[in-house]
Amino acid sequence: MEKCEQCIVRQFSSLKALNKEELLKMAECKTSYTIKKGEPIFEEGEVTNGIYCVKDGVCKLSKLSDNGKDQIVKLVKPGELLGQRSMISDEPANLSAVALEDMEVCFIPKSEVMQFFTDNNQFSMNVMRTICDDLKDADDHMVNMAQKTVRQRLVETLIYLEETFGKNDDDSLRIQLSREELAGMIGTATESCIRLLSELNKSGFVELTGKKITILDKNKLKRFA
Amino acid sequence: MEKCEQCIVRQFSSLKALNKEELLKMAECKTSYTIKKGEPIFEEGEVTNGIYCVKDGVCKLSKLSDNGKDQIVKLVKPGELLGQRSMISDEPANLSAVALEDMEVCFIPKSEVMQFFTDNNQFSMNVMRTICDDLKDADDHMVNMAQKTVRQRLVETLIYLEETFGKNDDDSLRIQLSREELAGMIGTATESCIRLLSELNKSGFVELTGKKITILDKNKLKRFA
DNA sequence: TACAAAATATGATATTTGTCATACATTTTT
DNA sequence: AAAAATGTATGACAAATATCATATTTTGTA
Repeated sequence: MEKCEQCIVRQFSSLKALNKEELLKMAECKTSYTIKKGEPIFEEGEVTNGIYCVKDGVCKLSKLSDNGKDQIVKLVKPGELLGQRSMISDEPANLSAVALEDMEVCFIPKSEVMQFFTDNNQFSMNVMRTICDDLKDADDHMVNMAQKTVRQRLVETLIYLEETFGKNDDDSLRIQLSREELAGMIGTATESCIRLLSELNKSGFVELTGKKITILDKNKLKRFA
Repeated sequence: MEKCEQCIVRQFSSLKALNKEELLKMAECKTSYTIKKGEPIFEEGEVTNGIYCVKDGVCKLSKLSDNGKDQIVKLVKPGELLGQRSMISDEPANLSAVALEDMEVCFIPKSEVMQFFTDNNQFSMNVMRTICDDLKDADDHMVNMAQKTVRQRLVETLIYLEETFGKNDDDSLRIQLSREELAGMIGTATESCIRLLSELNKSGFVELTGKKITILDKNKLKRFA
């Protein structure tokens, strides 16, 4: 059984409020999983009964729309928690979580987390703040979806991806999304996404090399959108 | 000074967890306001330093987008609280709150609410659940904005308005929104909104009489969208 | 009441975006 | 290595939506 004390999730998430004793209790009841790229951690409608700590790898949170398309609501990176909202609302998951890369996660059962919740005020305050941040992001995201063009959303998404997940040595985006997934983030048809990427490529704002996307001049790109 | 005990907000919001003593404390420090239709309760970017209880009247929560249009994120009705997220995140308001009807609200200073927060576990749990509900709604709303057509969003919004705010004696929607505001809810240009309403009118799904909108057959309308 | 201002409505048109077909490239499987 | 499957790219076209212009109606107010 691995200790939780040095874990990246402990350092960056609401769990930083837990003391040594609580961390030991958590280490005892946690279950570690390896999730392969493309596999789900949980699916929309599933009863999760706990939260997941993302130790390594990025996943997408998405929801299937009536039109059959999968809208990506959020990307989650190492150090973050998954499933807090469902746990607190005591509801099945509203979103599916699917690995975009090979992942390492730990599952903490609900009973354990709720214990921390009542015993440790700082922890519950941290969770509350995290959810408030998510709510703000969701509201802003909604306004963008409603008011911005597909081109603007594509450009902003590319910049977000670079700033949030970083670049490879060759300056290409570190995170690898298929065109379909990228379209699912910006809320458009895959073909439209491909076409607009092509256009950005021809105009010299980005470079496309196979699956790799490289932003050539971030500021020019921003101004263009 | 009015008592809070019988207030509609106390009955329906997170405040239902407060005991008599806490309610008395709250009644002492609250400030009551009358807000006229069209006036703001607070504006985006403003430091609110507390929460508002909506005793009467409906207001819109909206955000100004880069393109100069105001996107309505949520409508808030009597019995609900305003400004919880900003208070918890300790940030200026992310959204503007503007009265759609004459309103009665009470302001409770942050210091007071935070006291309840630490002293009354049930209250903080209620607030947390409310924010979780808001987050789920926001995520779903975002998916709709990204994936549904303007016509679908208009139809769903009309049905939402009827189901949430009810009908007048003549069956028209009780809540009065200008065409511009309705467009701001569904995320489209005012002209597009007017045109689609016209179309629904000509097709016999709704009836337009001046500002009044009447849904003629909700089920047929749903199926149409 | 009459006037000005604002809101609603509609036409004409441009632009954006989606859909379907098909080609090409890459990856996976056999 | 060949074949199949999947992902990416592009053209042609249709549909949805935005924009601009201009009536028409409603509302607020002098």
